[in-house]
Amino acid sequence: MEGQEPPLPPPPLPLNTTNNLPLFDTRNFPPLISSQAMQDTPQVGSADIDWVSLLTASNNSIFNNNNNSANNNLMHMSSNASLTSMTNNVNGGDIQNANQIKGKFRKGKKYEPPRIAFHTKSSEDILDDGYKWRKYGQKSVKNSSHPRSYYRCTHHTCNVKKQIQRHSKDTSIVVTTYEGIHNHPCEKLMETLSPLLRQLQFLARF
DNA sequence: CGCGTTTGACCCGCGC
DNA sequence: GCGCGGGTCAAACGCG
Repeated sequence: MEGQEPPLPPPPLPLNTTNNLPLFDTRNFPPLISSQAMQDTPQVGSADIDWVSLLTASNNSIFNNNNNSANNNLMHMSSNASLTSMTNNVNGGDIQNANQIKGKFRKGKKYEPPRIAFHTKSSEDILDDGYKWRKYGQKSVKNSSHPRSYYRCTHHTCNVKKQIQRHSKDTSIVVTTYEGIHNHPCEKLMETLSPLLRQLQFLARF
């Protein structure tokens, strides 16, 4: 399959046709606030996010910890060409439009699947993003006292991976790098959405 | 017993 | 070619 771009997955969520946004209550999202440690990298505000790309690019960490103030989670998204180097030194990178989240071919190289990274201020290393992951490796990283963990999506047809490690400069920040696109819906998300969808279907009859 | 984690070994790309 | 660092594999192990 080398040299051939994988087919795009079906959209995972019903969309509001007027603004192309997924149908859910954004008030439950964790706050998108900058922190001192993040000041050296650009911040993505909620208004800047292309939710469609975001969701299909497996970034459902946005749904995690529903306002879990105890965790004091702050989220910061990076999706960019410099992600490769970013995952090496975990120093952040340039923010680009989320529409640019897609894999690419490099001359003479293998296809590089889309990658996207989150900075999340949390005491927890493992953040619940709604998908089920299996750890397949852990490595110590140069210039970092914290190891990097490697996870794969447990869905049998899904090839999405993620890496988790602490920020080298601010260890209160967890850097989660997603690689690839889920080809199945997020079970936890669908579980959350289905009552709402049923209610909408019911209301739509009137 | 099935599933997930741990961890050392192995592989591969890159720079020198 | 060699060494280094990152990524993956897979056997052993633990847990429910």
